[in-house]
Amino acid sequence: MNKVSFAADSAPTQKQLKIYEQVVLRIQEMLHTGTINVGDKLPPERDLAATFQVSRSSIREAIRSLQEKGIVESRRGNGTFVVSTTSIIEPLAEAVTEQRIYLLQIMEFRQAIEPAIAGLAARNATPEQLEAIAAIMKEKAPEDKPWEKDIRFHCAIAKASGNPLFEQALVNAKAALEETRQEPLQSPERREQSCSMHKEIYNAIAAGNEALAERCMHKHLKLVHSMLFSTE
Amino acid sequence: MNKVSFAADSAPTQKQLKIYEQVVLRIQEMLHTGTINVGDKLPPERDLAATFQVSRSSIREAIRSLQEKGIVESRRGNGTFVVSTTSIIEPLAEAVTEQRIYLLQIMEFRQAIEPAIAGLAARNATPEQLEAIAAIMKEKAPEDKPWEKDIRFHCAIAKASGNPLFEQALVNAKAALEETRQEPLQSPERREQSCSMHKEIYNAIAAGNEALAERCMHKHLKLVHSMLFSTE
DNA sequence: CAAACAAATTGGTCAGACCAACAAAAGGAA
DNA sequence: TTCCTTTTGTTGGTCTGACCAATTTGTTTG
Repeated sequence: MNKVSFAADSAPTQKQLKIYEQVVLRIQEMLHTGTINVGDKLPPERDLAATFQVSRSSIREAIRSLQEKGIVESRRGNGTFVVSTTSIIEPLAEAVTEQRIYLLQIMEFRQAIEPAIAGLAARNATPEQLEAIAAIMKEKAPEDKPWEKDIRFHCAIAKASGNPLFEQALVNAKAALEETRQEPLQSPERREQSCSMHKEIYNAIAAGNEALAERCMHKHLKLVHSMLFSTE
Repeated sequence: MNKVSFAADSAPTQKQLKIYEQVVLRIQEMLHTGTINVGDKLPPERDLAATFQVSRSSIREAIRSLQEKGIVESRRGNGTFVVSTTSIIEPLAEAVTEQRIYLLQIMEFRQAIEPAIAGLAARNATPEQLEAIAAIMKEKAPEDKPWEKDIRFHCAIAKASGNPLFEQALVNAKAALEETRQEPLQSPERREQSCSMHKEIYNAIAAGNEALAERCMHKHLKLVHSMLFSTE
């Protein structure tokens, strides 16, 4: 009974999927083909276990996975319901695990969003958020990981923008950056330079000058970019 | 033995967390306090079950959850390892479930990233991706949900940008949009107008004209924005 | 008819078992 | 000794079956 496959594993190079992953795929397929729709109730776990010929534990792990993706929602004593057909996280997670994100792309992305973020922060930042940003600037950068402070600075600004989408986008970029494991090597004088630009950015945000904040951030990222990809 | 709480549920308004959620929190706390670090191996599931005084199933559901968040990674016959201390998805998921994202913020975000996306697509789109975009344009918009086609158009362009970060960002915006359940009411002539702009954008991308693609997308979003928030 | 109660449904949790992949230790051949 | 094979133990993956607890549904009772 405990045979290996019920998914067609035709491709030879494909690794064996875990049972619960196969179940996830089957359920997602049902969603995409319209067998189940948003708002519907999934069959009870015990029924699913019977129809898929797997144990209830596997069904539960599959449901947990789908729930974490924001696709379903379980209500005790009631049932499990579909709340969305599409996962919120697929592309990035895949790209990260497959190491398909490169430093250049991350900088491309940052240059696109961070000026706008700085502008929004200039408009929306609360006093507490300003203080949080200032606190990060005052910190002494740790010897071994000097860029960590830099990252936190930018994330704090994103939080101050007041727009969760921007915040999330920058967090994604941060996660991708950590994944690449490329440690940007900064010379001391350049770190100095970068630090003074941080001050400029902060001042513009604190002053509520949107246009200036955008410009400063743009300039800053241009410098970082050139530091990373300079051919000198 | 099966008592309710081992998490301090002091707040009266707080709902009872499931066991596995409590375990997730505990493990995340260990990460943040540095008890466990990136690269470390987690204790075996059986040990965790013993130390947390819960069943192994609950531990497994917790690990499944952490894995789905990209925090840990399980290797059969070897152990479970920490691959990142921060979740890739938390802020957005929270904001979405708490309905704290507004249409204005979504448009703010789209206006910041989509022109850049269009430019990248103009540079990087493969013939297949171009065809996919064209196919979407050719579709007849469904009577009940005319905006769905529009969303797919923009997402297809994001995919053609070749940068997973942009793709993810737009998917997030899409998810947020679906969550708001605000149905943009379009008059027929405006839909016409929007459609012709889609053609412009597509042509610019197909021609590989980055600057033009950016401009067209910018113009398009400005129109959409005014359609949504016009006071007339 | 409405409120109170009882039963069935369903997700949440537990316990213990066996399988399969992997790693380290043990053993043997060169 | 050195290298390869074998064995053994650890650990995640899966199954089974049981009981708990929230929720819905149907029934009884005032």
